Amino acid sequence: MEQKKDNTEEKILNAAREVFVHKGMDGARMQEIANEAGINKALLHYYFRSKEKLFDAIFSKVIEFAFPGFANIISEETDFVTRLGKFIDAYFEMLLTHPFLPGFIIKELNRDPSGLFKLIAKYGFNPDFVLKEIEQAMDRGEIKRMDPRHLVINVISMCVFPFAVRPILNYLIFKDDQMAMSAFLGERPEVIKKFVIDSVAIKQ
Amino acid sequence: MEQKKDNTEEKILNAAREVFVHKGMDGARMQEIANEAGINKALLHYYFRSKEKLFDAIFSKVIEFAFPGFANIISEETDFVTRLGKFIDAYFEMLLTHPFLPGFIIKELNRDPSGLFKLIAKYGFNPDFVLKEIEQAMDRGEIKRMDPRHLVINVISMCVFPFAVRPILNYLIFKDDQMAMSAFLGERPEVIKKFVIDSVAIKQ
DNA sequence: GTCTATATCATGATAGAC
DNA sequence: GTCTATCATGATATAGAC
Repeated sequence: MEQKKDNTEEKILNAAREVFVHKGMDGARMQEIANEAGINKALLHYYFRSKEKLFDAIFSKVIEFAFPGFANIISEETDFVTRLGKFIDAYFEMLLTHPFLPGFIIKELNRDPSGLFKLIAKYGFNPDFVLKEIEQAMDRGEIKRMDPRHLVINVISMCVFPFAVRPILNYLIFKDDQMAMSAFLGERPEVIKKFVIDSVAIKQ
Repeated sequence: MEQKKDNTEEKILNAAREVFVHKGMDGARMQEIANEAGINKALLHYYFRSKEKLFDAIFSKVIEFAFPGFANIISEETDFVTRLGKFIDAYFEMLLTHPFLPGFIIKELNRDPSGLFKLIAKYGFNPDFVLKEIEQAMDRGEIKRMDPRHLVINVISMCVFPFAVRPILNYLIFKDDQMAMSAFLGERPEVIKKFVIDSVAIKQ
């Protein structure tokens, strides 16, 4: 029974994640989640009392996954450029295996940001130490001086944005050639690293 | 009567744009649009036969507005860096006056991209000439050689992404200080220009 | 053109048998 | 725990009076 329950709950969570990530809270239907999980609607409400509770369960898992411990890379004891490169690589690995997360998070963020705020508060995530690390690298003369907030946002933007507008890129640039787009996205980590480093490097 | 009709249709379109942009197709309610326009639901259906038709009318106007003639800036007869700067300035002016468009477009793009594809086809928009212009600038030695597709996406990403994740920035970095965030976004055009130029400039 | 009233339908949620 | 059947609500859409 325990076994059965865990199994069903897992099936529901997987199905719900699939549907919610692609359709969003507003667009998702409990019927579709039930179908995807191979059960009926009533059982959904038995495990999770309401659509909102089910959504919250999924959303927190997704956020936990997408706002990850990459931050610890920033704290490593190497030069800043090395840490930046490792961060971009790690972030891209996540994005390439979960390309729909950016669109989903942006959608829900603009619908109702309160859920995300609660999670940020709960996990105590704070970007200040990242900004501190960047400033220290500037103090040490490893990179050019600039507002570290802009630097962080520039890097995250170049990593995440292409995934958020994937369908446009697919249509407008790659004419529905999935292989071409995958190859393009796969080479972006190196491109971004070079682009950023060329910009912030101290010229000799 | 003509006057009356135009006036009402305009009120509907304004109300619908407001509601659709903030809530999206799935989240918007015809009742809310009617309230916002100061009329009743039945009149909405008199002017636009269905919610979908009303949405399409709004969506095409928004796309027409957000995928604008900035492209002609790229064709001007000046050096590439100047044109790039003018493009970023023009694009940011649009974004600052319509900060919710990126979130809206990303949401609808991931819900159903077919509408956007039809519009792109209808207006015959094609990014190839932009890529050509960039390649010519590289041939002339104005900027470093790199894949022009990556360069375009880098620039657009850094411009648009912060608006798409506005609520996070607001909460995580600016602690709900709207003035601070506005000031930050206002200085981004210059920051991005410098960031890009420092990266692609030919070193002497 | 604009309104009130209503039809129609889809969806989230519950009741109750097994 | 899982199912079938059903409720209750809210949404789009239409009918028809003015």
